Amino acid sequence: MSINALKGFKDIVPGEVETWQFIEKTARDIFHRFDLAEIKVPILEKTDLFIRSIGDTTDIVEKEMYTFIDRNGASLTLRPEGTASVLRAYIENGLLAKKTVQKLYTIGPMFRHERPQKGRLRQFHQMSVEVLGSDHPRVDAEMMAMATLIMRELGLSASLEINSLGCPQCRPAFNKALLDFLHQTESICDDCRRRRETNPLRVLDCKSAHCQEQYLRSPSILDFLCSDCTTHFARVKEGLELLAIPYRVNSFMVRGLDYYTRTTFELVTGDLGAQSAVGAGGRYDGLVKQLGGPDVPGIGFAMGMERLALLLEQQGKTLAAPGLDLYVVALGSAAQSKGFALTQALRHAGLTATMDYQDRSLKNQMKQAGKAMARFALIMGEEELARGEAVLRNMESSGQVPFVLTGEVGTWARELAAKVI
RNA sequence: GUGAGCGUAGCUCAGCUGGUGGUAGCUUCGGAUUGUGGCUCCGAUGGUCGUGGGUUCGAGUCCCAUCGCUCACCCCA
Repeated sequence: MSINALKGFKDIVPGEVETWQFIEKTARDIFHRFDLAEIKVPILEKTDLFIRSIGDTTDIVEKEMYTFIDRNGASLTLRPEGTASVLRAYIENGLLAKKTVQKLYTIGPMFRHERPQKGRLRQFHQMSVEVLGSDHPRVDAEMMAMATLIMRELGLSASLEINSLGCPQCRPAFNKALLDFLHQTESICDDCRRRRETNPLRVLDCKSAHCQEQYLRSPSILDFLCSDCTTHFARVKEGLELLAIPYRVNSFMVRGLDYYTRTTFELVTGDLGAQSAVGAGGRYDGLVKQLGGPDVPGIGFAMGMERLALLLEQQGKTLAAPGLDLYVVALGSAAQSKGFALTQALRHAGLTATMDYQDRSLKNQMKQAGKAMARFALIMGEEELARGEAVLRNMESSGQVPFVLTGEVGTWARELAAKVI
């Protein structure tokens, strides 16, 4: 029996990886246009970091973390999300002292022990952005502008939904009003009854049409915001309007992590099966302090790479692997030896080049060259080699010209590079 | 954690109410008169029918178990 990958862990094979590279390249380019700096952080952290940041009653912490005890007896966890690690690194490296507003991005794998389904894996990948040190509403709008631009440059569409969850000053009053309402509303589904006790906010996110009808009369968080939060939310919306970014306020939108305050947002689409979010984020103003750092506000968002790749694939926007510049076709052992040296020299000269080592016939080497999508083939046969020549064939036009071999292979390679590029 | 569907070649799949695994398509490899790719034609490689039991004269097909995959619930990127 061969060994297979773990459930929910996927290989990204040639043919797929090109799409991933396209996504990553597009995103990195946009991140740099927004003056973000990349930060690379470990994927393994002390378990406490995630418990303290994500919240000990969230689903992620309660049942989805890859947690184990290492050889020293310490409890470690494969990160289920990126923010906690980046904030830990921000605090630990004293990045506040280097720049009062730090704009960071990171790209990498996350791990959650859930049952896999379409658009959801146990190891999945996110590109995430964290901006620490500013609570300006324009930063919030800028986050959404960035996420929207990434979608646009990938050629994808999704709608932006926004909400405000208030702050520790105004949220308790809403929670109470919501609980009161939910206890007065009787005809709600069993799931909602259960959620009402564990996470009342989440009840509003119920997918049952009947429940949604009831909740139309539920208290809205937006009516309970304190004046600072109200002003902040208004200015976020104003920012989006200044940037001409379409959005929809969804006061039922909640997030799965405890640390969010004020602005939250999601980029949603109907093309991902049961999953709807391609990207999501929000503000987390007390979190850095809560993790033992300075009292600086923060906001961030993440986009799911698998989900983006899935959307691109569904729209037929997959990318072909880049072809070769030149395929060296050599016949006979003398030519093969020269060809071997020439192929390496071509790479020194900056070309993408390869050759066949299986001693195939000319016809089959040409087939290989065609399959490799080579733009040119250099045919070195025994006859030509004896005359100090080879044949340079343009694989697209099928035109071919003699190529005179003078001097060393390094010289040939530079001359070929000049002709081919 | 719960539920449903599906496991036949590297991939996509035929295989009827049980009666010998398909000249199947794609891929891979080779060939179509001496040394020229793509198109076409020909040929070859490739399978313990997921695994283990059971029923039967006989199981890819029916039954049970098990493993795996997929989708959905929960939740989320």
